[in-house]
Amino acid sequence: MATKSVQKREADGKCDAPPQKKQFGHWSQGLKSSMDDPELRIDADEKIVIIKDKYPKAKFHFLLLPKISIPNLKSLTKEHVELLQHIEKKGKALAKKSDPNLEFRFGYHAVPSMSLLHMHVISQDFDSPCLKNKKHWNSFTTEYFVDSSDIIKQLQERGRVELDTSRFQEMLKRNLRCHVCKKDLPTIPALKTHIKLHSYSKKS
DNA sequence: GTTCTAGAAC
DNA sequence: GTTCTAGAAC
Repeated sequence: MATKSVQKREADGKCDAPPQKKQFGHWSQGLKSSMDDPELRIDADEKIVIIKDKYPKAKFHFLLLPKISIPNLKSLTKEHVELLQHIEKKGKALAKKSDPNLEFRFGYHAVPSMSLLHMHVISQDFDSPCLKNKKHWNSFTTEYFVDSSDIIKQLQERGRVELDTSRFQEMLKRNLRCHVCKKDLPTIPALKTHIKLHSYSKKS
């Protein structure tokens, strides 16, 4: 017998079913169109574009991209140090403007899913309905997330970025662990309940 | 990157 | 029984 299909919508549906604009090319090229999307683009200067992450994983989550097309971290050379310093400086100013008392991190995914080099600016509350799975969590709270300052330091010291790619697969599959107190949590819902107990304010 | 959903886990 | 995860998507 055919039962009525359930209209199952998440209670926190803010992350679901965004208006599907026509995307050209593979999904991994999505940042290219996001850069020009007035809904997402919040600022730009002569060197970079700043957009909101389309699926923010925290209260504040932005992406900063160079206007010149840099594919990934491996493409970086000493010539890019000034550009990356500019990106980090702009990112920190944006964080301060967004909420001066909130903790933020500034960095890059070791193996990003999306093409075009982009620095994440993300508040450390990780309070968002778009944060849904282990990969999301571990990509921002393990060494998979590489601080901008570390990237710049490597470029200055060695002229390129070297990352131990053999460890990344394992990092994303690690057990869920609170980034503040290191407590292990069994599930994503339990983790999300737990991390609400911490303060992410710089002032205490 | 996301959506969808089978079946594991409880 | 429901909750939750993890893999396919041509």
